[in-house]
Amino acid sequence: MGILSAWPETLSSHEKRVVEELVNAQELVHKILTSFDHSISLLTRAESVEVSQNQAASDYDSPCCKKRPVTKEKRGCYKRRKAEQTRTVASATVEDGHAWRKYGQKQILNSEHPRGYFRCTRKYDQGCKATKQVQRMDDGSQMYQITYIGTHTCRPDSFKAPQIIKDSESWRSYKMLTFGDSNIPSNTTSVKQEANEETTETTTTTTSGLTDMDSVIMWKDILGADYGDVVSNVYSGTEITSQSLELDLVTKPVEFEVDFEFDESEFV
DNA sequence: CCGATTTGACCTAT
DNA sequence: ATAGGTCAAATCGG
Repeated sequence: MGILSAWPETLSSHEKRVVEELVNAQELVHKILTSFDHSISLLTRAESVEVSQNQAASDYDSPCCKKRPVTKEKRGCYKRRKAEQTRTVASATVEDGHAWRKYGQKQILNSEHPRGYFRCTRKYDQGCKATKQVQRMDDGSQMYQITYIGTHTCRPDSFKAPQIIKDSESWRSYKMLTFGDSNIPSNTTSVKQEANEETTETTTTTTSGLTDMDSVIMWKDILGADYGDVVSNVYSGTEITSQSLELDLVTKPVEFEVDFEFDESEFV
């Protein structure tokens, strides 16, 4: 791709090797992302069947309190849902790129941790019906069980990954899976973080729009323990290690990002 | 000042 | 009766 096509004659052999390794890394990432997308598209297909079935039997959109006047407005008025339009994920982070506003918290029977209730911040200005429930898991794993109810009808407008990555299922699921060690102490704090991401273009960004943190964490996590097998397979016969690769990439984030673009049409 | 969070009350489903 | 989902007043914080 870009790096190879612009191969300068003046590069030292060491520099050439660095570039080669970067290209190899790029191919690795491509494979990983492709694998992610295929897996997720399979899951999504199965899920969408369930959702449509649920929607058919759902009266979720009807006003709450069917035994009461439609004109609301009694406190706590709601209709308890079953499984319609819900999906539950276990995640190390509550971060998902959407802005949520907490509207309640409950202590749940036989659960160590309270459950937080969140609605989309666009509920009123865009009529977005998405809500989610977040509860720390009781297994001491620092993981959160997050139940998403309904789908976002608002348009997300501030997630600052570059468009080609931003729109990728791989990127979304990657964010979901890997930003876990931010050590979020409570859902109160985390909501605030989500709001910040939504309304401000906070942390320092590189030319591609990825944060520096994004670049570092991405490579560290992708090439780390979780993908150790992939790395060892792809790089068998070379001296490269995930750690050295990470260092190279951290010191040269821009070079990497310029060539990180890939044709998403291959993923359809 | 205004939007977000906290928290107890309120309400429904089971 | 009670567990759990939602509301909204009080409070917080930028």
